[in-house]
Amino acid sequence: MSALDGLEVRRTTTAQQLADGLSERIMAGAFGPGDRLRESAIAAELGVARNTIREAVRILELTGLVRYEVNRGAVVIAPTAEKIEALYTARERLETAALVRTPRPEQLAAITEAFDALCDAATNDPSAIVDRDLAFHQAIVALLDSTRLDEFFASLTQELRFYLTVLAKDETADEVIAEHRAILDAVRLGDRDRAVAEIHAHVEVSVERLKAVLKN
Amino acid sequence: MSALDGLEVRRTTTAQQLADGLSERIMAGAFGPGDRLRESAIAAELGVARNTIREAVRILELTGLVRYEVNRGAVVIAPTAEKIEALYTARERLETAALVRTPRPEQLAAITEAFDALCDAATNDPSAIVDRDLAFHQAIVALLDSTRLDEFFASLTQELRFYLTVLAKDETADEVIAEHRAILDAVRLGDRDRAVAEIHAHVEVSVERLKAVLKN
DNA sequence: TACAGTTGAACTGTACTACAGTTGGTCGGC
DNA sequence: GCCGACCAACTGTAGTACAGTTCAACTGTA
Repeated sequence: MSALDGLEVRRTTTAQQLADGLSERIMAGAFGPGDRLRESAIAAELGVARNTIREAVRILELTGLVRYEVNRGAVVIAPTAEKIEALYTARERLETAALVRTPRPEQLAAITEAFDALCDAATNDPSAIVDRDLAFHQAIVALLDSTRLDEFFASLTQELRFYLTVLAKDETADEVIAEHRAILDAVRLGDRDRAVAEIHAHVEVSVERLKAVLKN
Repeated sequence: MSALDGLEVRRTTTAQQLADGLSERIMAGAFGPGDRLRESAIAAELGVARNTIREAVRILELTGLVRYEVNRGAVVIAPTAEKIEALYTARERLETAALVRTPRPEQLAAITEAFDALCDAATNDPSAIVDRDLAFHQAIVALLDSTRLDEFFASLTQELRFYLTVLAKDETADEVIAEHRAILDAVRLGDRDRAVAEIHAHVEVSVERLKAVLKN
């Protein structure tokens, strides 16, 4: 702790801030899936130059929330059955790989804590359920002890979180809790096969639920 | 096969082409690790506007070859012991996860083929050894049946390939072949534990070799 | 000689303008 | 109702300008 803690001159660029802001707005639903991000409009509204917006959007592209189409500019990603399946498949492989490892005590504690937070949200703050849900799985992936995989999983998570919010999945909290408790229990008991099976089931159910919502 | 096959008007932007070109040049050693990509210089040399170069470099950032530093612009990534370890750890986790799965016949064939290509390169085209080496591992990761993980692994591979070329690792081809044959044999025999152990050893050795080179 | 402070050139970040080419819709003709 | 021409909006790219930052060379001082 230095005497200069907290004193930090802005160590970021306008484009970066714009990217963060746009990301928030998109996640909040200001732009729907498939929407185009019109440069001039955004630039005018936010009072910055168009090329700055372009940079911001390129930065956004890093996080996977938008992609570029030639002569159409930036487009917000849109969920499809294939994309959702691919997403969950990757998740399932990573979590499966994580669950066959023996957790260190603090890792087990982190997972347990994540689960408790999820339970808490279920009763006290339903809007946070999705976040806590994803955080629980992030804690599982952390068992792999790989920062690169943690980051990758986080990017999958970000994408998924977007899909979940736009699809307004309204799963009953009870189900969610039950599924996650089953995973947690298996992990705590050291029953790897069951943990893996539970994750598999959890993914399967989730994908089906989402695909059902997709079809409206 | 349509009569119009191959007829495709340029479905790409200048910035994209520049990104590809720059990527090639960097991989070829035109820019070393830690080098800054000076926008005006590149723009002048290639006869394009500076903002176009900026866009190209932002696209490059997607592939992980460069990263941006505030007020210093784009900088070519540089290997450090930590980064190399993180890279190989992620690789090891992914390949381990892949090797506990039961390969389908065509997957096994693909891995075998990759190995044969590696052997061929060892005698006929030493410059291709690194590529074939990485392709072999990509074939292993393909066992996971996840396009998202395939893509992620490919990005790790790209990064690693760069480090390998700049570090000019001159491993003897014999060693490489031997290590990979050990992995292949274990896979073919369905001996998962041994396959995983071989991958682990392979990664361990590789990291140590690279770290040794890093220290000059 | 070593070191701190100053200075200036080079470069990035951002804004603004301009224009050719593309896209997507609208409108009139059939 | 379908087709093609036309038009408005927008992207991709070029070019210019300038404030703020970085970095290395230079200068003065102990």
